[in-house]
Parts: sequence; structure tokens; C-alpha cells
Amino acid sequence: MNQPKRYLITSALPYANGLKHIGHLAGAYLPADIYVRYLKAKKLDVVFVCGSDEHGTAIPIQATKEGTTARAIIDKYHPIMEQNFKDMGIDFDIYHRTSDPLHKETAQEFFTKLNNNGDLEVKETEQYFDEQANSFLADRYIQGTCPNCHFEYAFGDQCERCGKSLSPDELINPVSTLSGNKPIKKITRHWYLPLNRHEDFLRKWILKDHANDWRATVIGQCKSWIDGGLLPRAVTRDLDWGVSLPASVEGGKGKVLYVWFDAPIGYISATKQWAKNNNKDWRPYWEDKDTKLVHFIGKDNIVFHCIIFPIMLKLHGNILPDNVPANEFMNLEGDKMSTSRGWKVEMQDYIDDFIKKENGGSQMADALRYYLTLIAPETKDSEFTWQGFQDANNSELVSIFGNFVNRSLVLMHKLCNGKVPPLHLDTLTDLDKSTIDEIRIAKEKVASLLEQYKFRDAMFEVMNLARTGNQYMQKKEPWIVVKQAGDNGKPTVEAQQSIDNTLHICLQLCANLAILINPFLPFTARKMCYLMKVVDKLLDWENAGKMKLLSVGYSLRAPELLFRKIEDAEITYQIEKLKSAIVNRETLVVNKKNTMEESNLSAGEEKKDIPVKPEIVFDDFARTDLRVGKIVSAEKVEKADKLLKLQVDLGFETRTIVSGIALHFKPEEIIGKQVTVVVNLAPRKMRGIESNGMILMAESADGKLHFINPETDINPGAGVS
RNA sequence: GGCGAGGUAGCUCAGUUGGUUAGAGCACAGGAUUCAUAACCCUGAGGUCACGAGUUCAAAUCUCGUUCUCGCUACCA
Repeated sequence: MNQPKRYLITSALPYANGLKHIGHLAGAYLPADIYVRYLKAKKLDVVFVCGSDEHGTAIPIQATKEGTTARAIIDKYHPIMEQNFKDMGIDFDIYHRTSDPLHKETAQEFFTKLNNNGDLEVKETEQYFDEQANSFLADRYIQGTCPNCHFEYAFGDQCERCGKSLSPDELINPVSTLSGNKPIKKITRHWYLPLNRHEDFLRKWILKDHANDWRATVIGQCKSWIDGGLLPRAVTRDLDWGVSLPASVEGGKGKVLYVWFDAPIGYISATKQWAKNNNKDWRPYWEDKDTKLVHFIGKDNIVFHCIIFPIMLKLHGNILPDNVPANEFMNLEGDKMSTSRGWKVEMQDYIDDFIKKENGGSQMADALRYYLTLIAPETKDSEFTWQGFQDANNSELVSIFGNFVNRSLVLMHKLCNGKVPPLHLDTLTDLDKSTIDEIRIAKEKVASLLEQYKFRDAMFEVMNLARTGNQYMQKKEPWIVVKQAGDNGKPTVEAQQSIDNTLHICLQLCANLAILINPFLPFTARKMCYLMKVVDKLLDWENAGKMKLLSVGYSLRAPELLFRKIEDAEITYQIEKLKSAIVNRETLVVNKKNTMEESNLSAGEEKKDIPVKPEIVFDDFARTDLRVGKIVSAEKVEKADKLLKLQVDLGFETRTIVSGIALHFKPEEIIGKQVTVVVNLAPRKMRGIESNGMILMAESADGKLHFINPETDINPGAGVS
């Protein structure tokens, strides 16, 4: 896109069910903020929108758990997240929220337009329904035993113990979490977005048109999705928390828009709200082809922002994103960050431990911004370590950048009476001239890299300019030159001119550093303006590269340090804190499980890991034909991790049985084993192999599987009853 | 299992369409210096580019295979 008329920049809407960690910050918010600050410094027309994503099933479920309401949860987290971003210097033009009426209106309009245009499909399917609560059950509202790991409190969408994603139909013994009753199946109607209709569009738009300007990881993910075959995706859910379907939609009662559909529309409603607040027209930002739309997200969000939302935008008649610079993930001390496991550093924690401390303040926000940008996972997953943070702060930010600014100001006070010295053009050395050139070159490099979303490289160039400053000063050594004194004890004219030139250039370089570092470290840039006694307008990008930013004879403030060193003890403390958090978390999980078991007890059930199934009569049991068999051969099933193909001798015949035990046993070590087999189970094909029966297994507390077999070797085919 | 991304110096990462002795920052070692937050500056050491084969005059780069990490996805009694 050449010369956009305006920019609309978005950061992924954070889900309002808890505090966000520094991985989120590094992935979607910080890079966006840097980009936006750069564009704004160029005085371009740019709007930076974000907001809390407050719908979806996780929030009402959490509310139930905590004995509160969904509303209370979002009202709790929305302002905290907003403040956290502010403390970290993330400067949204608007931080909106999807629970706002304006969003409801916007999302409903969006749905209606697509629906009226015939861009959605309606399908009727059987879903679980809770008769007592008189409502359909979202996946998350159904609990049961995980077919994979037998965890008895797995949810209908995912098992929290083994992490496997599930559908409610797979759960053994499904139970409604609303009433505790067994749900029934009932027909329901839902609207679908047929992604498959847009495959050709996506192929051209992403794989051809953006083959060169989008990140390789983004293109790769998209290709993987498209090649995997796109399917219609449900747009609505049976739930009472979310954007309800417009009243005009027939059969839409009791249904809400699926959160993935309503959340990205939040970008639009946020823009509308911003326009309202500022007396602007929001439409060109979403409708005019000359608007450059850029979504900053983490890699988990690629499919929504590159496949689904663009289809929605196209159907609705909006512009498409020009780029989606998704970041990979940031690991923490050797392990992936995880909210559920407690392995994370929340923004709030960092703010409390560093920014709010008496030796902290906004310079510590910049310290984190510096390190997170330094290790930004732009091309692959990266690694946050507290040691790395300390090193980056102490030996780069403090030693190179902070030190250069400080020594420039100190020397100016000592050697130039606290005033900006003149530049004596006729005595400029080659080094003076080349250093002046470096400033201009640095500006061009930083700008070019930022425009390519290479934030890490761009920031490196700024640091490099500080490094150049240090080298320059070292070579000119004004503290030595000052000793070339004349008869009056004062420096000679030549000496003073050299000192003047050196410090003039150093100070102009400082002013340039302020402009160039501003997108990355905004607090620092402002503090530098304060020290140089100039207004923030200095930070306008057009000023970068210039040598007349500070007027000759102007007196500057006494130097103050820009950054402080981080002590070893602070780092040790953080590492300890991290480790103890995960230990606490494990205790918590155990406690939680105990609580769940206790609640079962109070409900009058027997205390067992797996709830006892409903009572059956003897005839029910007698229908099951159990036999003892002997495994005569075993081999791994191709293209399946967990399946073994077994030949089992049952006396009267030898059968093929496919069993999901490959993770527990090697084929060769189970040959000859006696096993108990359900022989009258309906055949089922798995990975193309017909399985005729099922091997009974017991699972021990440690999750290992054990065969159920007679205590001594008996004849194959022996009945079990 | 399929697909995608990745494996390069102690650490964090670059390496464009294959082309000299594979780079940077930090850490480390030696030197120099003292204006500066024991900071800065100079020099240096440090790599079988995951492993194996192939194509080529030439491979970190292209092809195939193996292996490990991450993500998506399939299978799962």
C-alpha cells in the first residue's frame, strides 16, 4: 500500500477473566504501541484501539465457581487491565469493552447484514439440553469423564487434566453443571459462517498477494488451515452471556453470538466509541481503501485474524487488514508461560514489584519494554529469563544508553558552564562530520525497520547510535583536551573549540536519541526532554536527523540518571517468587480436587475417584460377554500414536482388536499376556482397521494402565462373569 | 500420524536470490582510560551452522532421510 491516508491499529482484545502476563504484553500490545507511537510521531492520522473481550462461556463459569456474577468478574478485570496497560505505557486511543451497548448494537448489525445477504447457513443439530434449567448447554457447561485420561471432571470442550480437546458427545457420563442432572439431547438451530465458500479468495489474498510482506510464520499457519479444508463454523451458541441475536431473527431467542464472532467486531465498536468521544467519523477507518489496518496479535490468534475475521469483513463490505504481524510465544525461564499452571509474570506483579517501588517508577516500565522488545518473538519462540532482564537493563540500557546521556550532560556542566556550546564549523574534524552523518543514517534505518515490523532490529539501531556516541566521546576525550591550558590557566582557544564541538554534537545526539527511542521507551524520551528543557514536540519524527534541536547558549538542567541498575537480590526474589507460585498452584489443584470429592460426599455419593454409574439390573450386565483371551501378536498402528493392533486368541477364534494402549506398552512386551475381552461389542473402525472387541484395562492413580487378567494362566475363551 | 515454524558462539538472536576467513549484542579474557551509574573505549578468544546422505566448481542456505523443540490437527474405551 502506498501512502495510506490513515491508519487503524488494533491489539488483540484481552479476555477479561484474569490478569494478563508479560507474554501477552510482548506479543500483541508492546509492538503495536511502538508502531503507533512511531506513526504518531510522524503526525499521521492513526487510531489505536483495544478493549476487554468480556463474553464467552469461561467468564460465567468462573463466576459460578467463585460464587459471583459474570458482570462482577468483567467489572473487576476491565479497569485493572486498562490500568496495567497504562502503567506499561501502552497508549491506546481507546480501551473499550465488548459488554458496552454500542458493541451489542454493532455486532448485531454485523450479524444481521450477513444473515440478510445469505452469507450464513442455518443448521439444526442435536445438542445437550438441561431440562431443569430449561436451557441448552454450551460445551463448557457439561462435565463428564474424559475418554482419554478418565479424569472425571473433564469439560465438554476440553479435559483440563490431559489437555485434550473434546466434544460433549465424547464425554462418558455427561452431567450438566447447571443442575447436576444428566442432560438430554434436543434439536437446536444455529447459524454458521461457511468458511469453505471463501477458499479461493483466501488463497489469492494471503498466499499470493501477501506472500512477501507477511511474516513466514503467519503465511505458513494460514496455508496449513486452508489446505486442511475449511468448514462452516458456528456463529451462534445457546447461552445467556453474550451479544443476543437481534430480535428480528426468527428462532434466535436464547441465543448469543459465539464469542469469536463478536470479539473482533469489538475493534469496530471501539473505533465508533473513539469517534464519538473525539467528534470524528469512524466510517473511513473501516470502509475507505486508503486506510491501513494492522492487527497485532499472538500466534494463537492467527486463524481468527487472517482467515475468519477477514471473511467477515469482506462479506460486510469492510476493508481488509494490510498486515497481521503475529508474534510467536515468549517462554519463561525454560518453560512456556501458562496462566493455569501459574508459570507467568503478570503485568500487575511487575508493576507492583518494580514500577510502584520507591526505586522504581516509569523508568522501570521502560526497562521491561526494552527487554521485551529485545527478545520479541518475531520469528520464533523466545525466552524470558530474569537474568537476561537484569543483564539487558544493567549492561545495555544503563551502561550504554543511560551512561552516554549522563556523561554528556555532566561534561557539558563541567566544561561548558551548563550551556549548549557553539559548533565551530571551520574546525570540524572528519570524526565530527561522520558522527553527524551517523545520526541521520540511524534515523533512516530505524524508520525503515519499524515500517517492516522489525522492532527488535529497529531498537538495536537506536542503541547502536548511543554506542556511536560513546565511541565518539572516547575518541575526542574532552576531559583530556581541557588540560591544554594557556598562560591564564584556561584551555586554549583550540582546545575550547574542540570541547565545544564535541559536546555540541553529543548533546544534539542526545536529543536525537530521545526522538528515536521514543516509540520504544516513551517515559525515557520524556524524561530526556525534561533534562534538556525542551517540550515534547521535540519528539516529532521530522526532527530526527537534525543537528539544531538544542539552541546554542541554552542552559540545561542538572543531570539525573535515566535508569537504575537492577540488583541481584531483586532477580533472586523474582525467581523464587516464580517457583513458589507454581508450588502453591499445585497445592491449590490438589485442594480443589479434594473439595470436589468432598462435595460428592456431601451429595451422598460414595467416595470414589470415578462416580458410580447409575444402577443396572443383572440382565443389563449379562448382555456383556466377557472372555479371557491371549495376545498372540501386537503391532503399532500406522499414523496413530496411541493405537496397537492386536491379534487375540479367544479359544474359538482369533480376533483383531485395536486398543489405545500404545503409550503404555511396547508391542513385543505384551505378546502372550492374558487379557479380559468384551467379545460382543459392536465392531468399530479405527484408523481404517476394524476392531472386534475391547480389552479391559484398569488405570492406577498414577495414570498407568494395567491389564485385567486371571491370576494364573487359563484356557483362552474362558467366560468371565 | 498429517501440516506449519524452528534447531547457528556460554546466553539472546541475525544470516537476503547457494559465492572469500559464518555475524551482532550480552557474558568472558587481556589492555587502555577515568568525564560517566566499577560505567565507557580498544583487542581477543569462542561455532563440525541438530545429525546423515545427495545436487553443485561452491551448501548454514537447495533436495532427501533421521532426530529434537513449539504450534495447529487427527486418532483415542
